[in-house]
Amino acid sequence: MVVTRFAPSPTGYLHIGGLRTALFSYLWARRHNGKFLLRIEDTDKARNSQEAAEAIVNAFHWLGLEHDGEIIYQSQRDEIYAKYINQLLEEGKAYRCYMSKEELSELRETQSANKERTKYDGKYRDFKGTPPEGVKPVIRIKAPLSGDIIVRDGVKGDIVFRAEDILDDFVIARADGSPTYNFVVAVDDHLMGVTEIIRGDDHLSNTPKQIIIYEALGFDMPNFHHVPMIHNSEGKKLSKRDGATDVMAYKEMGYTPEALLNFLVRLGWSHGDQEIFSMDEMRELFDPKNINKSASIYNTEKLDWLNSHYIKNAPNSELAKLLEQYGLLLASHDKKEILLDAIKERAKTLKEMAALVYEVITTPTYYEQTAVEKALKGNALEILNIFGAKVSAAKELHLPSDYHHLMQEVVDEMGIGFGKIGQPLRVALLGKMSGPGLDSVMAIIGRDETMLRITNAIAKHS
RNA sequence: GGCCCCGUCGUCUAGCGGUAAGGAUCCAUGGUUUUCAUCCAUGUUACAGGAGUUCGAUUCUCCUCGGGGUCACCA
Repeated sequence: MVVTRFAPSPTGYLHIGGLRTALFSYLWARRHNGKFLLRIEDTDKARNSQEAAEAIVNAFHWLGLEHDGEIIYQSQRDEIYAKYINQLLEEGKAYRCYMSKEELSELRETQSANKERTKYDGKYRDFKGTPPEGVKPVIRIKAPLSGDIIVRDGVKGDIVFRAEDILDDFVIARADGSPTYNFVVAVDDHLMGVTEIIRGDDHLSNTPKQIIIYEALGFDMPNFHHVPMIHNSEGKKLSKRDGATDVMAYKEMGYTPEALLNFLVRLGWSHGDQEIFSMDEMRELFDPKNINKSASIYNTEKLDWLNSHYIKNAPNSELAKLLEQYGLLLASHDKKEILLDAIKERAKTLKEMAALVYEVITTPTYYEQTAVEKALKGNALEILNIFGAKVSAAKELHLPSDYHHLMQEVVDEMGIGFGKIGQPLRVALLGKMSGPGLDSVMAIIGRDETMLRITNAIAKHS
């Protein structure tokens, strides 16, 4: 059974980097019919954990990701951690250290003055005497003083750390008794049955410490996969200052879950030359062994392309539903098929799409100056008049082709090019020089509204 | 600074000793379109540098340079 987990600390929302590792973990679990668990790492700041969990679950829900089982909150597991701390104490694998904070920082100052690595000197490692008065002890683990710790990483390969380079007897429980991060991570991952740890490679240097804890407690080692960071355009770790890092902001900007997930799965991972992945394909094909070793820069050009791709290929019924968040209730619109077909190919985001819909269905009150100057000159108003007469006289007007025939008639009868009628008509109908096909626009708004817009334009520009 | 990771077009990436170094995006040009967008063509741009190993290195090794991460009684 493959068990993965996503273990964010409660920052209040789900960000892009977290989402990517969550996605990888989710996909790998689903591929193996395993479990994808969620744990909130709130040992220190319990205050926002509930909201944070909700924000994450909300974002998961929007994206169609589901975690399995109950959410684990580290803040509620003190007794469990205490039990394992005591076990290590009893087995002599951990000990109480009475070094005061002052003494410790003095030690570090001397060490760095001597250009030595700053580390705890093991003063209380084998202490047998009477503890000093007035110092509440921390608990330190007896870490190996020499030898190698090898992290077998599924992405980076075997990484060798020398104990004397990186280790000391690090603290596993603070003076107030609360356990520290590396300790609870190891304990929880084991207790939750996690077999594959997929996380950012900023955790790589924590891994040896966690391995020490696994070994001290006699736990089976999971498989590690450290995925490279996502960098901003400056090449630094992506952070909140880099704009839209809140996943839900992408919903507001009009991105679809498919596009965002597809974008993220291809950031640092690949399957040959394939660019488009449905959710099913991702679940079928994702494998952490194909994760890139190097960091990737966050650049949303491709996200825009993917988003327009998914919009273009979405069924209209689904688009109508998605546009509801912008206050557009298209479900009952009798011309919604023509409308959505006409605009889905010209929008990068749902938000843009909504704006385009408004542009079509709203009677223009404003005409762009340059458009008026370019298109409503010469006999343009006369042409509009002739076309308007045909519209109002026509028997059946429903389809775009019905309107197209009328335009064709004017063109033929007057011996003019299509542009001679198209441009003025476009300005009359939309107030600007660009937009969807005119025959579609007229079919969508219908005969009366078409007439209204034509007469408005003529009246205003005569 | 110590330790660790990384280094192919601007960006995302394919490559796994022999390739004209491929795809995607972006950008540019042309075509289609009454317009814009879409779409379709075409084009510009990359193996950080230097030593080895080898008949042959983008691929293996070492060094240099560059970038990043991490060094808490934070997570």
